Amino acid sequence: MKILDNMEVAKDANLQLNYYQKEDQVLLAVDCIIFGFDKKDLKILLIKRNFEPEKGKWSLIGGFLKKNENLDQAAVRVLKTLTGLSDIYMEQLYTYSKVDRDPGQRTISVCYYALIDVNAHNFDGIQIDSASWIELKKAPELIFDHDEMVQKAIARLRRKAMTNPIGFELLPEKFTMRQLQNLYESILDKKLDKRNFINKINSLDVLVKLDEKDMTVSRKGAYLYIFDKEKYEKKVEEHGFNFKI
Amino acid sequence: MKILDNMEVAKDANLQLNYYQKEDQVLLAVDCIIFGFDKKDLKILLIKRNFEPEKGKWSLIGGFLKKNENLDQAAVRVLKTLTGLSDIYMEQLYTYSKVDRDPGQRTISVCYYALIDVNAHNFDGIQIDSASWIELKKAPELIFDHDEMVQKAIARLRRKAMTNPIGFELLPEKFTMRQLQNLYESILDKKLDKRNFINKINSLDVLVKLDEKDMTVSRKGAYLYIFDKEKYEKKVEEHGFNFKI
DNA sequence: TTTTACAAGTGTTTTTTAAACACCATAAAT
DNA sequence: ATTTATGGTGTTTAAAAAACACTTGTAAAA
Repeated sequence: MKILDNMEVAKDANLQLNYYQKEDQVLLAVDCIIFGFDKKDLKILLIKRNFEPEKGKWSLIGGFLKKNENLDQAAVRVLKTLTGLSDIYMEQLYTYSKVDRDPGQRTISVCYYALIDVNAHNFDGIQIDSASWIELKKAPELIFDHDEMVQKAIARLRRKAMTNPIGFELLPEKFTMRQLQNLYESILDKKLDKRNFINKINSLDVLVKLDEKDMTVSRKGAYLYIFDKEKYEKKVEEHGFNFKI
Repeated sequence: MKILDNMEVAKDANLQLNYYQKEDQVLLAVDCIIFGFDKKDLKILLIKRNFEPEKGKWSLIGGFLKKNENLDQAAVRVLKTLTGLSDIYMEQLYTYSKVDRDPGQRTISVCYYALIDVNAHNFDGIQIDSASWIELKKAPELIFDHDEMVQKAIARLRRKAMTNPIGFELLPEKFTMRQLQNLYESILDKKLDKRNFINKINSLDVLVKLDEKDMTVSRKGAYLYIFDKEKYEKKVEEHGFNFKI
């Protein structure tokens, strides 16, 4: 790391070992937006704070970075602590640093978002009883700058889902075309044409249609599909394929 | 901020004021990729370290976050210290946190990138004499994880320039169509068709063609254009216009 | 058993956007 | 007057996106 203010100090290599010590240290938090998709609705997992300040208000889950881990690891740890889940899609979003964003102490927060199939997991492992899945559109006001974080996460999810096959992370392994379309309609917050959607998905040629139907959804039943990840990755590697909806 | 590991502690509001103190603090660096465009080449501003460790090696510019500023302000300060320039387009890119990324001390780096019109400014203000503009394609190996940062910045610039009018930040106020095309060819690293490019740009309808020519570039001279920022913003606001090349 | 209700499934046409493509204009230098 | 170097300009074709409506299968109700 280069320290402009300390150029003259830096020139003396003897001072190298302790020349970082003049600099301010800060607390580094990791906050996490957890997206879930339940039937027709995009939801986020929120907790109601049971401690001051802002006790009783809704917030994202979070934790602090520890000395012996990197941020990705911290985000995974935070998520596991809350939900008991591992192997979840997570991605770093943005770092928030307003001086007074946390009234408790100067804290910088690195924000992550995660995509979870709500129904595939039982959440017995949830260690915070005040955690709830809340419809994105009905979400309450959140503490600090967490609303801003959620807005950015939605924008990122929207862009990313259009150009990468991350939507499947929110669905069960087997899903119907209608579920997939509902998911995209929720993410994009607009209606899509059924036939155009199916044509588009089929043209991507990365789903496998099963001989199995989901009979819970209609009298006729709807065919189930799975995302063929290996086929997708092979297409990307061999032909520079671009997933684009 | 919510501290999962400390839920039981947190329930006691009396401990609130010092309950952050159990957490590790870290140094937060700000590193900056400065893009410039010079005639036909995309360049980045690099410095040769004149102090240990990694003395003599090339690196991005950077500094440390101070207690009384947020990250955007720190990035602006770092840039101004190096170049003397203000009012520069800057955007946060990503936060790097590998445990051993800086051998000096555990340091997390929040990375920014900046877009500068190389020729519009004289760099007398440069306070580091070892700073140089280096062609992106000829850039040397950089210290720590700086190469990774540059790669991510290029990817971001590529995406962003295709969907937002940020390219103009790299050009003089008045520019020729060919300059604009050269810029996009540099950013995308591929040749574009001259006529298709002009048709596309004109269809966006956000440039103003001046009655003035740049005579330095050819016998015939090339018309100069300016980006009409107000028109652009009005179109975005009133018609949900999307800049897209 | 027939009817009804409900969501699933399925192709074609039209419109828009992207891509391919080649020649003339200008002015300075010789 | 000729050469030279770069600027400037439209049309045609191909591909992608958007608009659009009816039939099918099944279970429950009549």
